[in-house]
Amino acid sequence: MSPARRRVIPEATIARLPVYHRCLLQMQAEERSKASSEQLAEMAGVNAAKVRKDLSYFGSYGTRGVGYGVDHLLVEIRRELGLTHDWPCVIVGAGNLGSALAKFAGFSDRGFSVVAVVDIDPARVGEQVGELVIQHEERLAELVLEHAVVIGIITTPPAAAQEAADTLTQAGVRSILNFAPTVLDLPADVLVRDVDVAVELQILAFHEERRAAAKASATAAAKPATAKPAATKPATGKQVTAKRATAS
Amino acid sequence: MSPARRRVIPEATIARLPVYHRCLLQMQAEERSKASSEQLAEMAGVNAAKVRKDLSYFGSYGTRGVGYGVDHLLVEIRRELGLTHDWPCVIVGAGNLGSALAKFAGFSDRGFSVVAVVDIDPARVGEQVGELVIQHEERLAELVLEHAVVIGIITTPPAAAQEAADTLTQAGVRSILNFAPTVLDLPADVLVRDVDVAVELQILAFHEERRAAAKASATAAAKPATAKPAATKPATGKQVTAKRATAS
DNA sequence: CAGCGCTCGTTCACATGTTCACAAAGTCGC
DNA sequence: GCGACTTTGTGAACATGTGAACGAGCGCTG
Repeated sequence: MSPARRRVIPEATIARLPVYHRCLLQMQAEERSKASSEQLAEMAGVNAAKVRKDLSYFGSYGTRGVGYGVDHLLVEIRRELGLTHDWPCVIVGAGNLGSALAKFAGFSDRGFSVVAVVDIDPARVGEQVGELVIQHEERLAELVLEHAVVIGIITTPPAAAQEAADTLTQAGVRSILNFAPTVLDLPADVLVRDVDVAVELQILAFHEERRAAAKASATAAAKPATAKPAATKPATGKQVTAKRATAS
Repeated sequence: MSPARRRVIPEATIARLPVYHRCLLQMQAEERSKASSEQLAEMAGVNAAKVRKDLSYFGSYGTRGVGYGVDHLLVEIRRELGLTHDWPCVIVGAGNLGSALAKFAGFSDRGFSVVAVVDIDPARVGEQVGELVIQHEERLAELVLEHAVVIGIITTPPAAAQEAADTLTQAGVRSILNFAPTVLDLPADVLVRDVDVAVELQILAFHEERRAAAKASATAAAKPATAKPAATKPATGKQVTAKRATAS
């Protein structure tokens, strides 16, 4: 209840907010007006207590005995996430990924609009990508200022990423989504989120590798009669419990 | 040193291994034979103690007073991550993102080879994407078995993702990289990693929103003479590099 | 309008992850 | 060889995040 408490919101909670938001949108589309923490939890693939705690950080408006009002909660979350206004973004690097993101319309409905795409290759300048025309990377700083860009999306090869990030930062951008497989070195007040597909694949590979090793050693150890078939714990982290196989 | 200890490796450590791997590759390219935890930490953007602890989970392959042998460490990490052999992947959904990933060669050098791309749209079947030809999604299960696919990459629209995941799972795939903005409901032994660009953008937006709010309230509170100009703490002082966050 | 059942919000114990600090263990110069 | 110096490996404090349990408040019903 203390207003001071609401100031500090855990990172983990923040990362879940967009998921709740998505679930609530779906509920709204299904014309459901109320949602219990239990229902929301199942849809979001998390624990119900976590949902309640997450929402309580914002002084949330649930009704005991009833649940949360879908519309109301949506408004609250949308405001917290700043989805009420527009977020101009710029994409640096018009390769496969950059182009795909530029064409993809899935963000615009949440207020993220790509206002420019730049590339360093002069041969690509002028090319049409979605509704935009590729511009030269020289103009990056200029474009940032012109469109009041807030979020920079880096999809260059790793070698070019740092320079792109520096240019963005100097032009005033403080939020960067980095797809390049490099660690960017930037001032402390710049928030970087890394998305690296290769890293994700390697994490999956690690677990596969472990699984194979566990199975192999289990088979090897299976010569005594008392083998432990289910003893190899899956070591899931955030994994959903497969409690319901709602195939129907 | 106890062998039992090495069994349990924290998720967070696993997620950093690929980053270390990447840094070591770069060091190797620069002909450096030794790396201290300090150097590795700086390059990877983390704490030196964390590097040492992470690496120690796999055994002590450093030399006190000297550091880690780059080549040796690379071999160890590569083995842990299972990068010594090939990981056949399949991409479900040949939209913008799916196509971009299929064309992108950045994974193949780490053992991840895309062996097939499928799409549900008959009009797209037969189309060339990179070195592959798009096949119909009907053949998905068949292709998984044929190529012994281990990792499934879902790049379909959200509505189609669950079905794709089910098909993959029934065909024996236990590792899924999901780009679709949906929570997949799968058996507990299937490991899913979600990559959602919209979520990442919303997280950035949240922090931007907070920043703006902090600045606004600081300005509002500046009407008394004793305004605190540097009181809006973006991050605590000694932090030099940008605040870093990797996707889940 | 009182009791009852439902569900939120909060508290507490536990698990996971990070950072510090330092002894152990090695190298290098002499 | 020996002592000084460097850097690892790890135990222990600290911070963050999770999950279970439960009291408090709300609506429904008789």
